[in-house]
Amino acid sequence: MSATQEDYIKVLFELGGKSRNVSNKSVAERLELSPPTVTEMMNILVTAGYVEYVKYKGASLTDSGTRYAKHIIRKHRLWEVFLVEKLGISIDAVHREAELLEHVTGDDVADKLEVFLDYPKFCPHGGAIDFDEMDRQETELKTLSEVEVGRTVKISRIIDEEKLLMFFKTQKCDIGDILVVEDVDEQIDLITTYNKTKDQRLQLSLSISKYLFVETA
Amino acid sequence: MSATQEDYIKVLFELGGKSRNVSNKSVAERLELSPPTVTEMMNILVTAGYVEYVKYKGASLTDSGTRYAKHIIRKHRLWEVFLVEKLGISIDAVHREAELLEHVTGDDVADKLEVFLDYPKFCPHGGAIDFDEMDRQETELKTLSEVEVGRTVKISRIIDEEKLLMFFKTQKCDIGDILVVEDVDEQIDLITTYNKTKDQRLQLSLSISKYLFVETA
DNA sequence: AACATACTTTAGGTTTGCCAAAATTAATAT
DNA sequence: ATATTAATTTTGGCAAACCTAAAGTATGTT
Ligand SMILES: [Mn+2]
Ligand SMILES: [Mn+2]
Ligand SMILES: [Mn+2]
Ligand SMILES: [Mn+2]
Repeated sequence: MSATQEDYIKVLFELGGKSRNVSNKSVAERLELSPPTVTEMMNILVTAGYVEYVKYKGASLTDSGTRYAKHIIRKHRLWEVFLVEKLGISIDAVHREAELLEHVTGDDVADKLEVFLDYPKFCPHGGAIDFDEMDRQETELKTLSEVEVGRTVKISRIIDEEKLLMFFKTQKCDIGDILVVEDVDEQIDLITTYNKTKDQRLQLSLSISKYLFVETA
Repeated sequence: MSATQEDYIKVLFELGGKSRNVSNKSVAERLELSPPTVTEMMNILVTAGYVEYVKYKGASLTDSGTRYAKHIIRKHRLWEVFLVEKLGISIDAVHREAELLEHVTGDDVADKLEVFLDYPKFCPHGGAIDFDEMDRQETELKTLSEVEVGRTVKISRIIDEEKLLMFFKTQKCDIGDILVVEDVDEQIDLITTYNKTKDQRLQLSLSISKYLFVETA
């Protein structure tokens, strides 16, 4: 599989392709490609046995595809841990680097890297490295936007997209922080929370809060 | 520049393209490509400003091309040090991995990696990491095949090609070993040396000895 | 039931990096 | 000077990933 194809598989996984049917449009948006390009690639990935595709309905991952995606994601996250913890590169810069490293890392290197890093459980953005824990995160985590007013939650994971990471860097807000959801205003697209850990108010748009994964604290 | 193009530039450098004109055939052999493919790429690299090309005579690197090659080679060697020293991967396996990693390593990552590794001077095969030391090696090192009978030399560098590394692994023979050249027989393609460091006789074909770089001990 | 709209697919085309076969050139030997 | 040989270049073609424009489909609205 080419690096290109691995990125498609990964996006399918990240968009829930293990269970749902993922639309070509969403894949195209994520990878910044045109929809026809995605259609074409889906057919290739079907032939390769990683994807099931229903015309006009979208793609889902086969077991083989899901396993493959997890392997790449594991490598991605191991590199992120290395880059942050050993090289001291900032948390918002590592994603771009890992996005390339993940495709040129043999299984043996990944395994030895994991040992060297002393079996980290999560990447710097809170993503699980262990396969089972990946599954658990997918079922048990919800986005901050889905939390009812009044609930107290813990920030478990930030989707690592460049812009978001910059936002969370400027706002003082980290993985593990405890938030109380004080108000959700769909009209003005705003969610108001109180960050207990940092002892300060945190307001953010609902659209951004969709990329913040939390679990009941 | 694509990874492909970076590999061409690197091969030109390794084949002496800083000073000599390198033939398309030798590049084609090294990269396991057809000669027409190389001709084609040379024209592209001329346009990009990295190569000067004289039809039917071969390619040489411009200053810009030389600098570029050194940057890639530095990254390659830094990764090799990391893979051997930190992950414990064997010396004959790291080359293949570094061959890919070198193309996806930002300058910042390379710099931080160098700090993390505490400024190593050489890769596991004896290749210099510092630009000036690369130049020194190129001018001062000669191949074992060029040494006169009776001379005592130190193994400074092994060209990292898969097959050779395997050979030097089975023979007990490492960077830094002191060799005395006892006999050179061009007829039967054999060079006989005595490895002072390991206190044992070492015989190898002249063709292989062309890939062993030494300096007067 | 007909329409509008949003998404998907098809069709045709580009670029990069590769190839084999044939033609050309340079260098060497006679 | 001519012939042979080896390397190089030209030519024509292919596959992977991308694109735009146009045609087709599904779905919800009136
Ligand atoms: Mn990637
Ligand atoms: Mn991450
Ligand atoms: Mn390479
Ligand atoms: Mn090396």
